[in-house]
Amino acid sequence: MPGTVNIPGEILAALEEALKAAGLRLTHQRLEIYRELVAACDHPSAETLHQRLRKRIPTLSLDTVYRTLATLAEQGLINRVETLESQARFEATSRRHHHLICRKCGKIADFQWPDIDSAALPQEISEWGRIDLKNVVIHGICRNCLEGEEK
Amino acid sequence: MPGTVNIPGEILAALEEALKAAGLRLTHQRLEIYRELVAACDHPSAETLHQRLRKRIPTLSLDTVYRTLATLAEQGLINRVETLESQARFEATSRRHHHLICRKCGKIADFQWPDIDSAALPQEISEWGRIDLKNVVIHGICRNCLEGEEK
DNA sequence: CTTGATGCAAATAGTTTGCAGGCTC
DNA sequence: GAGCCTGCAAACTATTTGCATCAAG
Repeated sequence: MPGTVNIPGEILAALEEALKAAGLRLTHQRLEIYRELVAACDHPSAETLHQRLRKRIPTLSLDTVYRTLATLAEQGLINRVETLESQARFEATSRRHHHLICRKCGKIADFQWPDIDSAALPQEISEWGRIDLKNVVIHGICRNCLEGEEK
Repeated sequence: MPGTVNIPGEILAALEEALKAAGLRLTHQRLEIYRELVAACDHPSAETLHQRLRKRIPTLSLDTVYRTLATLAEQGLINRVETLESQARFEATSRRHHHLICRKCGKIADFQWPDIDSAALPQEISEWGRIDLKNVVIHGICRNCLEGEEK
């Protein structure tokens, strides 16, 4: 099917179900934005996503991308990724993972770290409140940028 | 000394030294902004910091706060904190710690987790590039906000 | 059909920048 | 005194919002 990103059917089903449960409509735009984000592995910004989608859907507006990302995030279907940049970046929700961020080129990579996922938190934290999510963010310089430095 | 935040002398010495080493001037504004941030324990935004400082220094402009924060961050004296908010937040650089973020009120708390600081990273990461910093961010709801929910 | 979703354009929020005068070294 | 720093105002970037129209259910 040219002009459309191919992703597993059960993921689309999850979108449909989540939207329906929330009383929201499954529109062409929402479907394609979600598809694109599921297929992307580089944690794109709204702007980047918009540029990619425009090739397929020339009439898609940037503000719809923003609105849709907000909606999908509310439903827990996607996540906003914390970075030090001014642009927000997004990823489709998937299995537990953490982030490697290159402080030179800004690329974000995922990695698994089961030891941490199962590690017990320090005692003091239980007093703070309810914990929902534990995320590790590693900053450094990726191999590609290191080569460019050539000090 | 009323009208000024009191912080340890050696910390101010570090500021002076770092600025001098970088060929930068120690101005009244830089000194007070740094002082305020060292004394703050709530990871304030530029805006918040500006409001606090204005009580003591009515002529201080917001853009100087922004410029100074950028300068101090370049020198490694302070850090930008990663959040999901649109406003950037800052903290004075201190001993290794991690963050607890309340997704309801946005408050950020620090905590220590030595086990993680010394834990070995998964193998795969060494291939990615050079690691500089390993940060844990925990999202949840703080005790205070939990009480407010009263479900 | 009915109402929520979209596209357009204009408004905001947060942050950055150019310039002229002021203050540190 | 020389040049970096500051304050002011204006520019910018990322994101949000109002409104008329469109399309999903």
